[in-house]
Amino acid sequence: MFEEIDQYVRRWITVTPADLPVLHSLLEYREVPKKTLLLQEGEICRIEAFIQKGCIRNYYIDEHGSEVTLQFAIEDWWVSDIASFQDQKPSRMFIETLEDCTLWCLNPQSKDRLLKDAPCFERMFRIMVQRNLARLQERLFQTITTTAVEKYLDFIERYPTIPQRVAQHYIASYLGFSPEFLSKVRTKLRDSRG
Amino acid sequence: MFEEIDQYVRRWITVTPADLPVLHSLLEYREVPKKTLLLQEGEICRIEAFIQKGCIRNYYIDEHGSEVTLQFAIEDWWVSDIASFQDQKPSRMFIETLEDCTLWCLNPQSKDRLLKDAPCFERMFRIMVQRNLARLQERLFQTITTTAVEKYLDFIERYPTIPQRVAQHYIASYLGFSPEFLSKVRTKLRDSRG
DNA sequence: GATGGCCATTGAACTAGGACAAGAAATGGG
DNA sequence: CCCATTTCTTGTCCTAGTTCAATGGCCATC
Repeated sequence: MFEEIDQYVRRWITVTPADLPVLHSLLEYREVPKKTLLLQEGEICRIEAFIQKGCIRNYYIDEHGSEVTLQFAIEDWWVSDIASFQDQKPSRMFIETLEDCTLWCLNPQSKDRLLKDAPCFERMFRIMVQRNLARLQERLFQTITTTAVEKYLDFIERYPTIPQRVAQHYIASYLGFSPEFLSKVRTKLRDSRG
Repeated sequence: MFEEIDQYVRRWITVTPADLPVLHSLLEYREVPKKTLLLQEGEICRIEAFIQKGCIRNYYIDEHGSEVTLQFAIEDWWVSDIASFQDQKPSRMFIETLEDCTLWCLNPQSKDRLLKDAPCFERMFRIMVQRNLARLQERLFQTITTTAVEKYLDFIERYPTIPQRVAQHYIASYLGFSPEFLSKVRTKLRDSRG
């Protein structure tokens, strides 16, 4: 039941026997059907969730109504709008399940409790956020400097399982270009490779 | 001497009387002249520095030799390559002083010591990184969705003091376009406003 | 007061990617 | 199994931003 999340925890920090039960007692199990919004723009984020099964994306919508996918999250990832969650202020993001999901959820109260009762998790969350930040720094750099072809090739190399799980236009919105253009990029690659 | 950093700490966490002296004893004071590289690509980052005075940027260089500025940091900000620092692995970044600086520095050992002896700082660093992450998420979204004019206007509104302190082509490299184009954007704005 | 090196500006020609439109292919719910 | 809807493809035209090159301003230094 808790194998996946326990393994995740142990990957980042060393825990005493007392710590994991504290976590387990605070996690709330949820099953969520696909196409469900876990968070909408304007709402305050009350969820920080570990994905046991399924696929989720979070995205923004700009003033012209087009979407930018910030992240795809699958098994063994956490999803949240961390800024909205931490400060309990309105979010700019949407979080949507792309498949039926099973989640382990924290809310602001239970996360608070967790960090009080098992402070070692403070370190885990710090390291998680640091990795996230480092990844996003790289991605910003890549977004600015590379071409569409390079971005796409890097994406399928880095996240080889995602294209099989999500619709192509979501990938376009992650990469920052139009669905039509992604399609053209793909035919170009197909033609040049055979 | 420690006023600025103490105030910074108190903005994010509540400390006991014992905590700040621990921090003070571990910080190393450094004066660094302008145009100094604190970190170069390929090196392992050994510094996490609080800027007491001065201006610093960190940037990447892509395979064609052009620079992308990830961040300008001024008084009351921290600079580091957090991924390289945490894992002691080679960095992809450059960190360069743009003005003469006075810094309070941690290295991997002293930061470790700090987090052991005054664990409340674990929380401070987590919250710092979270804010950084949230800001970068916004920026990625903006980079993808907005025009050069919008990016520039947002920049000067958000960081009004930076344009007076750094050369214009650094700002272009932050915004993700060529120096020539930034110049054109500025004349366009100038003409349309008077 | 001259000189050299950076920096910003301007212009012209070019290109990556977008917007729009129309059709084809897949998917899924009844 | 069929129809409706979503998703993907292809083509044409268009624009935001790039690259390259030339010019001139602004220092710092001797």
